[in-house]
Amino acid sequence: MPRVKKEEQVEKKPRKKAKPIQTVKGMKDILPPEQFIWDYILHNSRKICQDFGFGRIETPILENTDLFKRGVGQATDIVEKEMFSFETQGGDNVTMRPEGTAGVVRSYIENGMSRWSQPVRLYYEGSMFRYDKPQQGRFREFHQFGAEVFGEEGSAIDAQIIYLAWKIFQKLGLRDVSIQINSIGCPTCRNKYKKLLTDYYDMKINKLCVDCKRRLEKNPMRLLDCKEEKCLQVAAGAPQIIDNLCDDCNTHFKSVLEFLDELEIPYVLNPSLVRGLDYYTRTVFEIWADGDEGESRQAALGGGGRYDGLVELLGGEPTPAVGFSFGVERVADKVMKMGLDLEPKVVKDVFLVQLGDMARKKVMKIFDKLVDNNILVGESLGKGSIKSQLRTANKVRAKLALIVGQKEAIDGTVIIRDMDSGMQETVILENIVEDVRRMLKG
RNA sequence: GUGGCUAUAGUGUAGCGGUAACACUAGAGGUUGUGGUCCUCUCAUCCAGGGUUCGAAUCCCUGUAGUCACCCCA
Repeated sequence: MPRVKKEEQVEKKPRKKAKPIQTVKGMKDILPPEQFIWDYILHNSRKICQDFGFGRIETPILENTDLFKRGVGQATDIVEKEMFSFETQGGDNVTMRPEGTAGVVRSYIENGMSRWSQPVRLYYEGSMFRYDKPQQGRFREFHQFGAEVFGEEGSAIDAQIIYLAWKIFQKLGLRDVSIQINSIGCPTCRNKYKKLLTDYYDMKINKLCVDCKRRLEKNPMRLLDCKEEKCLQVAAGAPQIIDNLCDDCNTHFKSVLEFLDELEIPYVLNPSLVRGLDYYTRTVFEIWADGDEGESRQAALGGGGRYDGLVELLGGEPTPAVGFSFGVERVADKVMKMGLDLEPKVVKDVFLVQLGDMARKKVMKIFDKLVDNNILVGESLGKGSIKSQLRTANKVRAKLALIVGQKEAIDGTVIIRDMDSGMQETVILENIVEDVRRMLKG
């Protein structure tokens, strides 16, 4: 026998394999073992959103490019260099959404949700696309789960959305995460502050790193979280936004913090927290994974904030809004590192073993019958020997094995084998469901 | 987008110029139709392409992918 086999192999060798096609750079398959974690994350998140009165919304992946240019901000990195944009055959300029909020806002306006009873609470989940350089926890297609509240100005809603985010992370069992919070004020006080900040930095310009010199021009708020030693020193003496908020913004922010205290949500006041999208006003926050030991410290799992100007900017009535989202991949990573016991344990009630064609046909019918009766059934119809089939039965931890051979197929009987004790009995095919139920109980 | 590192069976690793090793997983089998232990066998030409060499998985180049730092973000 072995000789024949070898000859066959020699003949196979010359066959040339076709070039395999890989995923597009930065894209990734999510396979069954991970799906288990994803389901866990998404189910819990959905549940909590529903409890909080949020309704699910799905918006298209493809939107007009202008939506993001206007919404996210022309000068942001996302719009400047990270969008998957293209022209359709019909000449429309479209973009695969780089984030979720803009699309939801568009939908709010387009569907006249301002006439619904306010506030309108929506949650969503789906793929986002950014043309970034891929790294761990950073893909070109990634998934976000997010929630938005429209039409409520009060600070209670800011607190509530943070509470919601916190609740989700708690529910998922993510312990060592922290909420970083800041207020970046309204356009008025922010612009005043920016001026103050640039003036301060202008005086110290020769003490800054190259990147920061660039930031000073382009995005002064970013100066504050440069990691260069010398810049950190300069930043330490810089004016802080929270000391320069206008009265309204200040009151609002204080009130948010009071709510959080009341809800006993721990947070870290982070004056240098700035978000990468233009539309934020007042409250901004991020959820960080406090990586213990050697983890990249700046892993933001999610974030959000208030964006009171966005609806109007995109052509709707002036409508205040708050939202948050988290990256499913990053949360999944974190969940995995927690070592939570989420392994999919395959446990079958019964496993079907067949010998011969006639038996195979019988077994397919039995399979159908058992499944209809909510019994977990496994089979390996492709396999031949009883030995290998029982091995498989053992691997999937089946409680019972149902064996149908030539003889049984003719007699209309089935052998039921208890996989733990090894006890067997022969029963009549007609009553198989009852017998299986009986054996499972015993 | 800039710079560094890496790339060997499904997974994790060894081999460091002379024609691929180990563990786990998976598949087949260990004489008649019975599993979980044990045993045997099978599965990679070393990411792709080119170059150096008598000879390369091992050196060089290019590409691709991953990874790390930066940029930025989820």
